[in-house]
Amino acid sequence: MLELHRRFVEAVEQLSVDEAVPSRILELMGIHCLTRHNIASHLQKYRSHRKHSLAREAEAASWSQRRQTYGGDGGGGGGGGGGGSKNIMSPWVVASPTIGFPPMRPLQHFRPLHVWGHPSMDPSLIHIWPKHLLPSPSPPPPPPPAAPWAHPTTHPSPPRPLLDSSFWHLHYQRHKRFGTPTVPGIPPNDAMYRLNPGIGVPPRLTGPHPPFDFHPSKESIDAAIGDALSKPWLPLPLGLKPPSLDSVLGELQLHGIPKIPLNCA
DNA sequence: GTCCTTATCT
DNA sequence: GAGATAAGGA
Repeated sequence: MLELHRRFVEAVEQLSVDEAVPSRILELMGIHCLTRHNIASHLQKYRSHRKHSLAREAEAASWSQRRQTYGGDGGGGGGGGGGGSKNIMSPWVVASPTIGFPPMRPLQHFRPLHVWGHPSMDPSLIHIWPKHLLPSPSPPPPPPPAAPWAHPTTHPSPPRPLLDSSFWHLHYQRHKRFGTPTVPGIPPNDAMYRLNPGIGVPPRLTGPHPPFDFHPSKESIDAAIGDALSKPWLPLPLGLKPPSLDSVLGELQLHGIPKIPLNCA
């Protein structure tokens, strides 16, 4: 069924999302056991997902812009070492930590309609895909990289499986002590993930607030962003709570790795 | 009558 | 949340 969804997405992308209609999709998919109604229904859900996904990206971009307009002092004081020294700062600066909101650059990587940069669509992207997400049978998943802003001066944690909950838990415990800043208008525990650019979304550097380093140096921000854009990122929770497996899968699903079953009757 | 989209139901 | 179905419009 995952294969069916992949073919569905390929067909939609081929037609362009706006011109994709059930009959044409069905034609391109070449699956005879599906009806036009099946496709129409799936298309409806697909568009709905996409709409929500785009809305979220827009919101992230808007936050980034707002930060640049009102909060962009660029620096702050303290080194990125996660030192935890909480300076007295204006409420706005505290509420919108610089490091959570990169410059507009990541949006250049936003390719919402490209079928998620999947190697099956674009073999040139194969190198940035995690091996376990490649279409062909593959070795076990690589370890998730550490967040550069979490440990700007240190190096990635020991290899852990992507969906190993103990990894998330460790991550959570390690950064818990930094407290729970709040941002007006954004749910406090809105988990943030950094997604693989190969999945077709910008690296998710945006979000409410990293829990661990509120005042990184400009250099550490640039380094973090550069790092993020150059690596095959796996979903990485930066929220205060480790996400459930379901929420990670849900996030992946939003970006083209479906949980949506598409079955032949 | 056919096809698509949207809303609603299961 | 996802698939099926009904309703309305082009």
